[in-house]
Amino acid sequence: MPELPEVETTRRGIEPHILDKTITDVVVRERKLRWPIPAKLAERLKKQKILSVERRGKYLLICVKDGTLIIHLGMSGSLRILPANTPAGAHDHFDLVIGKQCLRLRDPRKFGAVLWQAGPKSGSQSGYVETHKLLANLGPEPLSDSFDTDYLFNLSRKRQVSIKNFIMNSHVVVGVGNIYASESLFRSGIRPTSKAGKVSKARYARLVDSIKQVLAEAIEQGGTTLQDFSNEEGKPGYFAQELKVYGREGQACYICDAPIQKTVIGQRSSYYCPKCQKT
DNA sequence: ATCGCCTCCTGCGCGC
DNA sequence: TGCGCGCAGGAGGCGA
Repeated sequence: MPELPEVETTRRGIEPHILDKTITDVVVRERKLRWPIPAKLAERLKKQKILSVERRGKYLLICVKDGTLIIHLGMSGSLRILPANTPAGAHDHFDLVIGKQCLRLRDPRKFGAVLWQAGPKSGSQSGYVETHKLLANLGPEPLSDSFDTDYLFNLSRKRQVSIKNFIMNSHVVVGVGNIYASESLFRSGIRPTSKAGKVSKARYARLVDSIKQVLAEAIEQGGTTLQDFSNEEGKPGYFAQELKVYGREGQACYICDAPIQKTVIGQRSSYYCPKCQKT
């Protein structure tokens, strides 16, 4: 389910419920996710106070004194705040119990992950957790100043991959998933199949702007559903975003009326307007 | 280094 | 209604 805006919406939704609270119990119902949930996780976390709730790319980072709980939602994961005695459903794999409440991970496809990185939290950023193998080589945050035209353009030279695959590569920039890749390429008028190394600097400037805009808008709209976050049915506002091309095959382009086309790039569906995105 | 393909798993919608 | 099929928002790992 989640792309970066959904993960950020989740982070903002859970933070006020768990920040500065003490973990009273850890429940693991299904250890076998993308990687096994570490056996000693419960003893690492019990009685620990939650010092911060952060995000790096699509990873959620829950920091305690001696380390960080790393959660990835995969394609179908969601987190909710519930009364601790709420009966668990079929795909409720993991709970962080905090007194009378719990933070519950549901993930039907089990592509998500719950991991642990030992080491003290250092500074206001994620600090030590960045040494984790999965986090060590990630690209910049798309909404940060370090993600700019020069960075993306320079990195793209001589790259043969399609520009869509390029911006979806988390070593290039984190958090641009399949939907927002199509959307940002549409907004910047770039055909998703173009080779990354052949796209001009002027177009990269528009692309960087589009990525920032699309993600920022989605986060803003996700915020509108935050009040429902702790309800049983509450979920981040994924569909609140107005998608201009994604899933619109055959329908008229909002700009020029040409039918939106679908193609497959790297085994993922990609949507574009053949007139607005010529190269 | 870079690239493309494969994989994990379940649910859902569609066509017959 | 029921069934089989294809597809789904991620992304690390592998072999070439």
